[in-house]
Amino acid sequence: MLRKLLVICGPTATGKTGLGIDLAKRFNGEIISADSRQVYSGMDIGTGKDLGPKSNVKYQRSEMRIKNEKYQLGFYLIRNIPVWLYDLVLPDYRFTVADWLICAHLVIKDIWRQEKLPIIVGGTGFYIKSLIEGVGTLGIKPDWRLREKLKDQKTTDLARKLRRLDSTRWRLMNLSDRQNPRRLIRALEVAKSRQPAGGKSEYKNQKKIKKLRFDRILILGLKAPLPVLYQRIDQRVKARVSQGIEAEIKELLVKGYHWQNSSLGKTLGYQEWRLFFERRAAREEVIRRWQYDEHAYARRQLTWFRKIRGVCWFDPDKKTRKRKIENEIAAWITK
RNA sequence: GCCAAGGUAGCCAAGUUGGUCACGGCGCGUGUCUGAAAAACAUGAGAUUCCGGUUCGAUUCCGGACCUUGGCA
Repeated sequence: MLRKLLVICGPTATGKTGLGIDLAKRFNGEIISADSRQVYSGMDIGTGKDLGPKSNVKYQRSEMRIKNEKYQLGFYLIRNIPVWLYDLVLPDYRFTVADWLICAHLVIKDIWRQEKLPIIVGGTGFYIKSLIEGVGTLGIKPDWRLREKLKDQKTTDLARKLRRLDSTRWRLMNLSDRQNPRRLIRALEVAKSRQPAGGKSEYKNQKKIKKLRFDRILILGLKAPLPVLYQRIDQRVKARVSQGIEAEIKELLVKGYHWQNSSLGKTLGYQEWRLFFERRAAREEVIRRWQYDEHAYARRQLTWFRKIRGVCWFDPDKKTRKRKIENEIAAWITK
């Protein structure tokens, strides 16, 4: 059997998950979320897990295990379709692409084993890229102590350090990245982990993540004109407010997660509420801010997806969409 | 109707004692991406209400029109 992979990408609020589930039903598939925030348990409404009333869906632990048990691998059954890679870790876990990739590989292989079709659904371009193209230095773990140490250094100093330590890497970086502290720190981290006496590109702490081979990949994209997208986003934000985002955040805060020690502080739909909970902004301002942040996020996502070659794009509103997509996939599957 | 304040980009808003047509923020557009990516960066396009006057020169000064806000009637 061919190792096939269906990918559904696109900016937020285009109905990727819904489409994914429709297609999973039609083509005997299972969903794998490629989303850097849906991996956190307890962060449901704000990250857009389509769980419906919480009591209806139960997280089903998987038998699959990864050596050190860092993740709670499992799935939700949504409309009777397994949706994987939600709720892998707690909100204060520092999750990275590599974590996601390890889990994704495991799940994809398991889905293949059942002769089913893995369907990646997600808006995190970097994660999708890591799966399809691979990421070179993925074996080198983050050094959080180093990151903490360099956290407040001036960008120019970081740049100088990198130029001294790894001038090749520096030369390969573009003007934007050379001014980006995060990227500079990561580059330093990689450079420092190079085996002191070692030969060509020998790194310590390196644990290779083997790339998965695919026989066929079909990438579908959902996108609408920006003004339309903004309307959808604004509506969805309001819907999440009425679904009880406020209560969800309150609950997380009670559990001890807060803006600095967890991903609440850097997740859309949560970070904006900080001012509200600190009584420094009104609810309406927070919601407006959230909507704008979400617009900008959608734009950034689009820049990412526009670069991917061979995406079959569809409009989320078109009635004819479903049949066209199904035909596209049917042709691809039997090819 | 009278008095006062004011009219600078889609919104908020600084400023020029008259001189290369103007600070910022939000929004909007575009891009970067090799273990933080819903992160972190880079970058662009937008403006002086209208008419007349003074002046070599007006966004800034004067007059008028129109509009907005507050107060009084």
